[in-house]
Amino acid sequence: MKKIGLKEIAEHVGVSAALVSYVLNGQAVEKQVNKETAERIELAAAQLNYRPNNIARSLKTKKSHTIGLVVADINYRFSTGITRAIEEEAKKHNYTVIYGSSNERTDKFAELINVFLNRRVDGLIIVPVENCENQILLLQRYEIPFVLVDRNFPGIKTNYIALDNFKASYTATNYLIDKGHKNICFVNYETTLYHLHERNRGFKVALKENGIKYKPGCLLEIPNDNRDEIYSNVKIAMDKMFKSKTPFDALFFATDTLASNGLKYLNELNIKVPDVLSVMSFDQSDAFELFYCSITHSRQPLEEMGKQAVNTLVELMDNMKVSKQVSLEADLIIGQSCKEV
Amino acid sequence: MKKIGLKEIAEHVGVSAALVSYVLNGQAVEKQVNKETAERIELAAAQLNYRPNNIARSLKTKKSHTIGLVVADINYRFSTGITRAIEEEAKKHNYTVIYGSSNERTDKFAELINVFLNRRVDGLIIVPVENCENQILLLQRYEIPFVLVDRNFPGIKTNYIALDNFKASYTATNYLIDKGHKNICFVNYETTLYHLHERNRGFKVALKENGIKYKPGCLLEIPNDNRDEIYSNVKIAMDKMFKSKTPFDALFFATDTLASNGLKYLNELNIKVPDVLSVMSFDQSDAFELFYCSITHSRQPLEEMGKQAVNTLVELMDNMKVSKQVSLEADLIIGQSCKEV
DNA sequence: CTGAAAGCGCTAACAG
DNA sequence: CTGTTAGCGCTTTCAG
Repeated sequence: MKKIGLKEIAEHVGVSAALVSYVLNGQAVEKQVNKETAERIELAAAQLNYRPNNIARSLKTKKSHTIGLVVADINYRFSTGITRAIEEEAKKHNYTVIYGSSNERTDKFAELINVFLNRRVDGLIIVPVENCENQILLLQRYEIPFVLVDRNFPGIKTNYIALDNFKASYTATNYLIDKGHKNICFVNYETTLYHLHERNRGFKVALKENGIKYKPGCLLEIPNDNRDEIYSNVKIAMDKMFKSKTPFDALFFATDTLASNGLKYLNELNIKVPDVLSVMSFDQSDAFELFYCSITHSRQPLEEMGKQAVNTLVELMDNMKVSKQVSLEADLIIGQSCKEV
Repeated sequence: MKKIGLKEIAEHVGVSAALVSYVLNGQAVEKQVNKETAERIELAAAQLNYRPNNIARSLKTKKSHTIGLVVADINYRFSTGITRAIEEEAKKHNYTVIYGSSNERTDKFAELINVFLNRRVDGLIIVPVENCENQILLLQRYEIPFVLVDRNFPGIKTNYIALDNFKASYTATNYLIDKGHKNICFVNYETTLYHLHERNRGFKVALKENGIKYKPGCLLEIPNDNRDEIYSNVKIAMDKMFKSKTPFDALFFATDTLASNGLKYLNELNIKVPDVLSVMSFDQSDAFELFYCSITHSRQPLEEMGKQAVNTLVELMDNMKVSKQVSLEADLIIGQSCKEV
């Protein structure tokens, strides 16, 4: 099976490669190609099973029509959701996405970006990890089009599509307070990531505005150095909470992963939700599906995020002058995990 | 920021582009490049921030060092698992993977493969969907290196890495029978996919060998045309089961998605596992995590599958003569969802 | 040890 | 309306 290129089909039809290129790129009318020759070219291409060589085309046009997507961890539900949304939207714009997971590690993150740039992606959509500010600055220096998703750095001016984490957390906390909870324990990672700090802040401000004093023990910070130790770290933290003087009556988890680990432990301890403890989560984990009660949570609009990320990037790739910082609203999905007290 | 190519660094150092190419590709010794010039080249490349253009390289070498991965549905735990494994192994071989999800649809499947081929992937790793036999045959005709994963077609001789589905199902069924179950209901999709039929067969043979007669009602086939209707379809099927004369005491789900939908319904009906009904599953869903009892299931060796798929493909890409049909063994993971009767 | 030169397959002026 | 031409950035003979 010999391979068919523009040249082969040109010979076959008895025209030049240029004509074939025009026709096969839909510029037949624009370039005023004879209707009949155009048809013969189309036909020959179909018959000979012509397959355009996008690599050659990319080399020439300096556009790979590929966007690189760096997510934090393929195992997050967030990642699969956003990936799906991005892929779908990218396809509409005729972009292929190549994708990689940093596993929340700075070194892997840098490596991925490097691979993508060598492959000459036209742009990047990035869920940044901790301590990757330098990488981001580098991208700016090289004038690589990129947009951050989900997370951003307040100290660096970039395009990003994120959630209004402060507000989402604030709203969710208020919901708990409205239910009568006065002793809410917020469970977050120990992290430097801004979006997670914003969730802390939303929590604290809501308490304050309701005249509830913030007790030190009511913010649990779970170490996150090792993905395999989350469960045991959550256990340790929750044990501490149970032993504290404060009689906590609600748990608010800052991520779905934390929530699912926390709920697992509650199951183990046979502590009933919401009878003994109300539970609130950020985002939904697949694991909630089979929990005995539906979990009230703050839902991120993944599809919207993905869509806007792609659209922003596409604009950027045409014209480096776009500047877009988007904070989307979360939806509070009411389940049965918070009781009235 | 002007871009740096081989030529630029060649000029900078005062040598030819060829030399630079040799050095930067690690052929410095092989091509007997002067040690000192080599160093100057390396240095210049670093200083000027040289970034190889893989597109140009690919055009020349006719190797994209990319493999295309087609999974069935990004939302399956199987998909993320296998993707991760494949990525990891591919990186060891210096391949990038570009990836797409067919969403179990034949048209999307064909389209994905087409995109990948136009991008000149060096090979494909494919989880085929129903009725895609023609696509597969086409790949063979074009002599595109590919390996099937998870699923294969008995009528087409291809390379594949799959599970010994018959045996896994047979073993799991025997486990239930050993526990004293005589009225087991097997829940599978209504499908033409061979690997799922093998699971049916394993179930039936196990029954037969144990002298349990196969009653028609004990195989539930769930329509799978619409991913959004699975839950209601599972409900309908299970209702039928509850109404049948046979007093079923065990449910064996052929996939984790079916199992998690089934368990959800059991929750809704407040039917206790394993007290009222024992439950067995194929593979584990994230949703099992928060179910009140751990689910006994047949576990596929995803990492191994991914690894072997990549390795087989790599061999294939060097030498079209490889022929490998692998059936891996599942592990039966014992939980608390099956009681002794 | 090093350089010149010929493309890979396609696009896009430009010239007829 | 159509063909010629000059590369895109890199690899790789083949000569020196």
